[in-house]
Amino acid sequence: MSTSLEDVVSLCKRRGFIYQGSDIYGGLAGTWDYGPLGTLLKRNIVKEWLKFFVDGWEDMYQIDSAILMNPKVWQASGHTETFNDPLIEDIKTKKRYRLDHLLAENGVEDVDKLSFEQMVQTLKDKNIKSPDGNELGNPAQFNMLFKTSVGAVEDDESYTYLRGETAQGMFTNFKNVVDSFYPDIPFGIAQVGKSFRNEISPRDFIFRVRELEIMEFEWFIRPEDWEKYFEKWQKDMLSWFKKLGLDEAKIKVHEVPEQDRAHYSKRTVDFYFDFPSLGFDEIGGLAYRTDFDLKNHQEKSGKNLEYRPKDGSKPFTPHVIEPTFGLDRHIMAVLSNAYSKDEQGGEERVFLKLPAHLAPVKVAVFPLLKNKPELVAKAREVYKSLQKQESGEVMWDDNGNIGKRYRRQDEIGTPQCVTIDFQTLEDDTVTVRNRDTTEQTRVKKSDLPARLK
RNA sequence: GCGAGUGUAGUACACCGGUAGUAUGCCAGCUUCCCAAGCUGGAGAAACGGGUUCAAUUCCCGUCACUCGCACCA
Repeated sequence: MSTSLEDVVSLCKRRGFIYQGSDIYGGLAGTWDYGPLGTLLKRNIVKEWLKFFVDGWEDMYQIDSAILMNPKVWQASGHTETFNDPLIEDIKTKKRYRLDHLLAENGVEDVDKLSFEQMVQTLKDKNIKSPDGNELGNPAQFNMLFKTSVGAVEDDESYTYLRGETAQGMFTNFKNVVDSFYPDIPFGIAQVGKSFRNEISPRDFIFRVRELEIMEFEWFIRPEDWEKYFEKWQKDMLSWFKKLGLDEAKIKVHEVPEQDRAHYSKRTVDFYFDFPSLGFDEIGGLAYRTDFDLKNHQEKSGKNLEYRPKDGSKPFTPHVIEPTFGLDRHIMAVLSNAYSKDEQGGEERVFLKLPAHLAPVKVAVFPLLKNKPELVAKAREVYKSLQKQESGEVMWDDNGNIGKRYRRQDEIGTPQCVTIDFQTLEDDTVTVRNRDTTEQTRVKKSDLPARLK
């Protein structure tokens, strides 16, 4: 039996990785809450990502920009325009169509240059029917951006949007970062944070959600270098997925054809992961955004966003390569990839084969018996000293019997468990048990930290 | 957003127009107990709201959530 998404979802809930958002009130579609273990897993993935793409790079700057931004940002970026899908409904079949697509199919030229009102007028003038020949209802604008009100009084002037992507924070801070650090080109601005999209239908656990977390960076380059860096980052992105421990056979690279690309992109490559139940779908992407964003912000803000080379050559607007990583989808991929079953003593065992560097709990410590104070005291001692070295990713468990504790740790992917028994009291050795093989070895207590690596 | 389906302990499932049962997990205790052992005890559920009815978890309607198809996914 292969793993289904339901298996993963139910383990996530049962073991405290991920819960339905607003659970006790019946939920809110497209929102999920990370429990203690999910939060640790997320933290570890972000930590690794920063280590891989940001830290130790002289020319990479991490920022943390505001979720609320001046609405002009979203006009400049094109999101208030193109994030808007004009939808129209066939009155009879209730099927929905994109108004702009419908017009184009009916021979209207330059549809993308028409405003919403103009599209509606054209539709009426040409008396266009649905593809099934039925009358159409009233077209409506569907905007993916969440509108929100700023300040005490709600009026037309007071609204803005929750950011639909983190990227704009990097573009609006381009000048600030350049002025503070004078980086040599090429250089990058990175960010990890939440974005909000009013998806029509959130689906598939944390795959398509209304509140999502993205790790990404904008890599600013000379226009003539774009192909070179596109190749470089594509290669690095593949190494990253390997670093996460994802099976190579479950990763696919997909060249996005022109008609499917975002309005700002000249070339896009998507990375697909083979999710349980869903099959191959997007986990990250790499886009060449040209100078679309900086140019537009320059025009709309009236500020000079050109880069001045240090050799005194002609200033220019940098182009951008953008590697982007869906954090929630990473978590779903890592958990699905790790979900394993085998047989132990004639019984089925479920365990998470997480890479040690991602596991939310690195090591668990048990006293063999909890009603023997001398065992418990010794075990507490080991627990405390390990906790110091593993910065909190150590778990204590003295409940039930030893077999149950091993199974519990298996299910949350703890790579190793340490058990303190009567022999420990005599010779200071402990048992270290391996998650994947269930094998045990006796180890000197003093050698522990090293042995756990 | 449309169409169809589902909604019962943490999880996975039963049953029922007369207030819910199983498995497993969980908690406490006993047990020199190393792979979900055993024994004893315990906590824990009808998504929310309305209607029909003497009585609704059960039938009907609405809302919400989830699943599957369609559309959407900048």
